[in-house]
Amino acid sequence: MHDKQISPIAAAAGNGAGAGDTTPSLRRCIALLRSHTSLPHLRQTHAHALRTGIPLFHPLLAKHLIFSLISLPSPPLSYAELLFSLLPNPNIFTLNTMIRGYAESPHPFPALLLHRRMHAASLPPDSHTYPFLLKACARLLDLRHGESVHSLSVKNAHTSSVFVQNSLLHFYGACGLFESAHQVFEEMPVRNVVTWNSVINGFALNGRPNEALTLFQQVLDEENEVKPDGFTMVSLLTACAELGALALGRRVHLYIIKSGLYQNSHIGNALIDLYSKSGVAVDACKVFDEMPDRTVVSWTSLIVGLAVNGFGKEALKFFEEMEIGKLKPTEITLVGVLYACSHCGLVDQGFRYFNQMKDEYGIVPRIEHYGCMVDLLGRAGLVNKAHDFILNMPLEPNAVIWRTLLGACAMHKRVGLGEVAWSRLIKLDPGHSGDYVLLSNLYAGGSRWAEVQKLRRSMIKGGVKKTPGHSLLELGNKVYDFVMGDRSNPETDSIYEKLEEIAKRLRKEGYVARTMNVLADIQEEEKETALCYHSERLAIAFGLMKSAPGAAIRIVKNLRVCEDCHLAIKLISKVYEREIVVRDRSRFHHFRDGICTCKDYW
DNA sequence: CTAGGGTTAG
Repeated sequence: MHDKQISPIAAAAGNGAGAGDTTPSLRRCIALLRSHTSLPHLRQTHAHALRTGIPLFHPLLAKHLIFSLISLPSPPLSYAELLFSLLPNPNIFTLNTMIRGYAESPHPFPALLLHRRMHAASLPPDSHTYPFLLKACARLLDLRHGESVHSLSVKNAHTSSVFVQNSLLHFYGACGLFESAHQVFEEMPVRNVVTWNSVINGFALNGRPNEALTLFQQVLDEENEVKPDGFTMVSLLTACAELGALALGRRVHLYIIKSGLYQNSHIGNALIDLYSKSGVAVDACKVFDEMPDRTVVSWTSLIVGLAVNGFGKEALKFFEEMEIGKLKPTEITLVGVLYACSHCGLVDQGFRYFNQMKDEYGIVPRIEHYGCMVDLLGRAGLVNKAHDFILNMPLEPNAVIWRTLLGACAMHKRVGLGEVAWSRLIKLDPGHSGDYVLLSNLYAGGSRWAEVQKLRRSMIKGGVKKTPGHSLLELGNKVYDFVMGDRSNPETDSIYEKLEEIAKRLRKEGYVARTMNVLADIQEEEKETALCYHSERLAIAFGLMKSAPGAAIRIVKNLRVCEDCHLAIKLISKVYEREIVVRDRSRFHHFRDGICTCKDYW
């Protein structure tokens, strides 16, 4: 049987390839296959064929196997089920290997199908199966399936394996259930470094860096063999970056240097990201310069980091340097490059990069790249061109694309086109509160109050809730969270007094609140108050109260800064002689002496 | 055959 390698697909196509070398045993198998009408019989025949030396996917055999399979009363339709059916003796080893393959592949879903098939075939998983299954569940964020795997492992008494426990930790962390993760953690008798990393990462991913850092302290304190490694550091840095917790991040950086982990390129990349996301591009560059092994990710992180901080030109310079170094950019690098162009108004240059993506770098533009181009045109005020660009895209425009256009319309007060984008958005992503806010601002900018009211009513009717804005401020070792109207901070009264004082000083500078963007469900005189209490104002007031004179104030906000706050913060930076850095949903604003690095273009 | 890490348009 010295067959040339012929793909199973060719075999399934049934063109008779390889038919010339039929042997008696193969002919017998095929005859058997045709006479059987149940899965076990098919498997037996397949096993018999393999025993006589016929390859697993011999074209003729595969063709008849598949034919017999799809002729069964209830044919297995998914690829995983087909494979499962084809296995002559599906034992737990082969199955685990297959589940692992799927769990690590770009499409992990068949791993779960195989699990169902195992269950149906009464083949119980062993202690090796759960980590693979949980990995697939974590990657698919399939909470229900993961929980059922958990209870199954309990039922089968397989939870004593530290591998299973660590996988459970990772799964719960990835799905955002850090309470469940923590519970598993608490019940573990033996913990290794992976255990600690999984639970730390679980907190870090869920915006709880304080808990992550407390656990880190615990690992250091506990008199055991567990030593934090590179994975631990990346988790901690990611947590700090997420919240812009610069001081905490710097402490982790010190530990990294002390423990000799600084040569790890993953850590270097995480540090670049931390400093970029904390608004200190200089330090990001410094880390980059000192890195012994720079990968594409390092370059990409720096390019994106510089771009969001308003250093578009510098970002592009690094990209050119990367090209000279013959390092091949990834699609994410190009997102960064286009992003840099759009935030600096470099329309022509952006188009040059976009047009040569495929020929020059071998990267086929994805929807993200098209999104950047819509943003590039829209920001520059070429709103009609942006619309034409969308209509001529080879990809189906998604909600983000239309949202970008709506944002550009709101920025440039183009009601008609904004309504076109809106009509797509309510079909593609109904109930997205940010879209209501954008359209409302667009109407309000044109003083179309009747439409604003109408929109407001449909928002209430549809149960669409505005995402509450909140701002984070790091002071000392703590990250404070401010929400509009929230009075849970024990110093609320003095914060509001401070706001009064700020308002007085700003008015002396000639500041008049721009109330038009406030959703019009409140009275005119209340609008100004509402603006004053936007979460970033509370955070800034608190920062002014609590930090040393002249110290920079860093804020991270979950939404975009409104026009009014942007103006007010510019003035605050001048009047109080403070550098104020605000990380927005979309970029950085560095306020100093009454101006912002975004040049009012954001 | 078993577990964990970095960059992604608004």
